[in-house]
Amino acid sequence: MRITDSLQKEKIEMDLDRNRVVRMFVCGPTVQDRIHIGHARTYIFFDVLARYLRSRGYDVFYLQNITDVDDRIINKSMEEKVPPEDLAARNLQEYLKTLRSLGINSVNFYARATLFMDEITDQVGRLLRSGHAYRTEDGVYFRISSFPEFGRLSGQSIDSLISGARISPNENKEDYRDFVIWKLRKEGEPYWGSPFGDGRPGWHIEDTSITESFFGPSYDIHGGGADLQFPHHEAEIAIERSISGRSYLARFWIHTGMVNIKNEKMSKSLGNSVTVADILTSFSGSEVRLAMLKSGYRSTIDFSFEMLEEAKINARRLSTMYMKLKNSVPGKGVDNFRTGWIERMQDSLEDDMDTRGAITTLNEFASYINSTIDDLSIEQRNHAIAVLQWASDILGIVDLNADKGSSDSLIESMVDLRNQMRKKKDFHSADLIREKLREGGVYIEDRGDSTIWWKE
RNA sequence: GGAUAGGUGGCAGAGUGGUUAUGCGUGGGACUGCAGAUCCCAUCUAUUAGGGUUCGAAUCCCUACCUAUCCUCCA
Repeated sequence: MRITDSLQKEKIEMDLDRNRVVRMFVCGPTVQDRIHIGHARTYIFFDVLARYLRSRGYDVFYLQNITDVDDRIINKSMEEKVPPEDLAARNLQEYLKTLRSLGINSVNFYARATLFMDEITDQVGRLLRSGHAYRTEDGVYFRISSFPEFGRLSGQSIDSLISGARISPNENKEDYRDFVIWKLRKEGEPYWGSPFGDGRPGWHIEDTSITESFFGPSYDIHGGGADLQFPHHEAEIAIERSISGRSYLARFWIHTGMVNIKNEKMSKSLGNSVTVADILTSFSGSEVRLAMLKSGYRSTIDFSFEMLEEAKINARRLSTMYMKLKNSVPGKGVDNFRTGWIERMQDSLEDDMDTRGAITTLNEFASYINSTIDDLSIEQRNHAIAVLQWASDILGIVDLNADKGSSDSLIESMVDLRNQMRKKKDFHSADLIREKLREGGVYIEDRGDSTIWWKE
């Protein structure tokens, strides 16, 4: 597959090895609060990437970190007067629940930073010994001058950062561009012991410690939101490569575009977030996924509820078709039946994970199947079902819940009763039954002599 | 100021030199006892502006304008 690599800044062949584990790391959230649709967009995309690679025979280990100690968590815990670890634990559970609702199921391990303190302090120690870091009164800092390539990923030259300075200079630092990797303990804050004093880790070194524990000094894919390129991913590169001496940290860097709302980036600090939990009260995980995957993963999405409504209608078209394929009577067969839909969708994903291209194909497929559906043979029907199954397995944008349960005999008899009424031209009673079924979430559709039904 | 992506119909969003994107919306039709679902036809006569290259430009080049993200909170 070809993928746009943020470091090389062009579309390159992603030559992964099917005989080895593909190591993929994606930056997870700081569990300070509930996640918003911007987070969801990123995690949905990487979920699809992992699912797709696995479907092509790659053994993907998908690792995601969880930042569960951080300034913002501490501040919030003081506001709410709950211990920071409780706040983090609560939000982590919320987060995992939200991901499940979004159908995100490809992550092998969620690594909480606080469980990797030994690895973190070990990395800090190694950086100190090798001269890539130094101690000050308030912590340990990474010495940016020791890593000349700093800024390459984000296209910032190390010198141009001077003019863009907007942080207040820290008296303790040798160079204002240096970033903290260990913060010494402050009163009332959580801390861990270390050879260089009690304290807690800086953000960037959490991720390098976690990835080094699982993957070693380099790995295959590093993903995250585009806003993390600078400084976070630059710092990760600087830390780990300074330690390892290797020429790279990750072989492929993939960044997802931002979700804006009213032409402005959605973020906590701007107070314009729409949380996923709120959205999920009105839209299913598949619908949210479809809305996000309809845009290229690198483009900015301008979020609106209209786009969700549109995705809902689109998703329903697909799931309704599945119900019909499952529940109606097959026909005699269509001549020159068109196949190759899955291959076309795979071709789209092979080309820089073009999910929108795959969805376009799926919509063309839907038009074709819907216009031939009454004539499809059993085999053709199964072929169509397999296409929808693929869309469900890889993209996660089709709800396939047409299988009827054992408690559905009541519905069957109501449908039968209604058809008896219809034969007697007692349409009033027939419509009443239809109305009652609808209230129970059951859709029915008269097709000639027979009637099919499905649950929402 | 620097870096990076863009500016396409009512909306979202493809197309990287020559044929309908696709979806949503809107109008009409078919089907139906009526619905619903679905299909068909149409509509929107789309390419930020101005130059240039070319037989031919949304696509290549130049100029201008505009937007978003990043430049030490961020997915």
